[in-house]
Amino acid sequence: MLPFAIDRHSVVPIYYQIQQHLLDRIHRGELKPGDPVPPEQELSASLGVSRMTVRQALKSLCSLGVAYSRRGRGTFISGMKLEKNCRQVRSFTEEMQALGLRPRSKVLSFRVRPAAREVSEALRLRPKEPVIRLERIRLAGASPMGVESSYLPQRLCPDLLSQFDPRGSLYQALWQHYGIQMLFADETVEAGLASAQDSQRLRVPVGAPVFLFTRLSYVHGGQPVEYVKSVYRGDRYKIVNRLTRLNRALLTGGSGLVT
Amino acid sequence: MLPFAIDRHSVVPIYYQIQQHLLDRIHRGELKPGDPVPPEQELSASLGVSRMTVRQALKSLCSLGVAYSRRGRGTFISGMKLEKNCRQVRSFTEEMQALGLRPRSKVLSFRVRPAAREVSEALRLRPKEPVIRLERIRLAGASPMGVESSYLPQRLCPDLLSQFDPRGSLYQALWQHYGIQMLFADETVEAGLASAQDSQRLRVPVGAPVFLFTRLSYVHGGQPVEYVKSVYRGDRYKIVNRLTRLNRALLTGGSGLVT
DNA sequence: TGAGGCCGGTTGTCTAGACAAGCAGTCATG
DNA sequence: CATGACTGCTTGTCTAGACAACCGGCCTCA
Repeated sequence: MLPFAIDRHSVVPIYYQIQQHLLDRIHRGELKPGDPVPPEQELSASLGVSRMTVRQALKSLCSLGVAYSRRGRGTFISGMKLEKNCRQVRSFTEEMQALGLRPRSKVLSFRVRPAAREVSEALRLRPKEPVIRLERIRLAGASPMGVESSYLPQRLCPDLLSQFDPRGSLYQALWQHYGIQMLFADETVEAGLASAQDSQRLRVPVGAPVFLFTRLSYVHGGQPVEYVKSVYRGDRYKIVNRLTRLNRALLTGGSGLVT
Repeated sequence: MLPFAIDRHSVVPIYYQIQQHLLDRIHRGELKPGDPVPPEQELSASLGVSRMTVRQALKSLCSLGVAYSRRGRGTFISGMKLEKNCRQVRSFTEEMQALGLRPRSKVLSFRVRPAAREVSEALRLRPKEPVIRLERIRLAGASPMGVESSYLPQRLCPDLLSQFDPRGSLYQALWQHYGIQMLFADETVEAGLASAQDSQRLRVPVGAPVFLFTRLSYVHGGQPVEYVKSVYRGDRYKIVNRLTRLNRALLTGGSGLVT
């Protein structure tokens, strides 16, 4: 074991330093799937911190899915790939950048309109309350990936039309100008066929397979703030999900009560 | 506030009793979305337990998504629906029963075969190691929903062919006979068009929209045990996801480009 | 009016212990 | 050889504190 030293004067919490150190060792291959993590007491003693602090680090690794612990036996590295965790709320921009591609947008329209019934119901607004609609073609490099229509209550971002350059990242602008950050989103996915309009915008044949997304994004506390409908090319887009069986497992960071 | 009493002699941990008590109050409507939970110190004092124990209860509520806390302000009930959590690993049987439909299966084949390359690589087996293949048409009532092919290493369930009636629930049989329980699964979804064979089996026109699923299920510790490829009707199936934004920028999963 | 400082309340982090419960051996006994 | 008790190690739960960081409102002062 390397003589890993805790920086007690850092602003970074100790448990977080420990967590990062263990993640590093996993990444470097020093800890392989199935390997036991050093026991809590040993870590506690060798690092000179309380056992509860070590536990907090290990617990966070467990809830990330990187490790799992078994009472009476120890804590072990799980064989899970880090790259494939639960899907996140990410903007198109973030998603493309993570893949090393250059995200671009072609703006079709950007204006204020009274909310259609579908939109006002989803966002829990009064009927016909003004919403900002941003309609964009999404491109990776030069090739079109999908068409997106976002709807935001004008009340929450009154001067977005003048503040925001619609070719940039909407999520980034919302965060910078209004402190709005999406915390989670509910998404519905359907399989469909490209319409005549889709086919023109996405440059695929009529009847080509497409994904139809409907997404409702929420901020802290469960208030919905963005409604998105989009059509993505089925030949260039793929959904990857991690499904979990027990929510209980997340609860206590390990094996909780087995009922 | 009700004089809620902790049972100190129960086998149920105290933090869990507190968590359940708060969940009850939310369910009964005493605590509504946006409401603050009593502060940790107050709970700690009124229940006569340590603050760390209260914190463990609140933390578990937060990781369930039921509540969220803000430093310096308090802990609040979030507006999230419990029923709509992340997608779960569920068998077709469980999924249909949850919707109040009668799941049925028509077995197309059930036999041992050497693993194809795609299968052996996914399940991390030796090339051509024997696997059990179960091919089924899935029906809800009388109408076909999809076609599924499951692959399991024979090593893990040697006498499954004789033990298991393939018209029943595979997951239930694996749990009862071998103690195998799927803990999580990685799923890939693509949009496609029905082939001639699909169209016959699913009773849809050739070229109708379909979902193509590829699923790899894991047990405790990350060992893969089941590989499934399936085709589902796009007109009768819909995917609902809850996406979350993770605070730490470690993970880079999600939907992505076909590479 | 506006800016800055202070203060009480809240969550976040951390300590140094304690006992219980589960697991895997070893060892003695039948 | 089989069985059960014992022992050492590990994680799970819990305590009674401590200080730090942060928030919002209030007050003072320019």
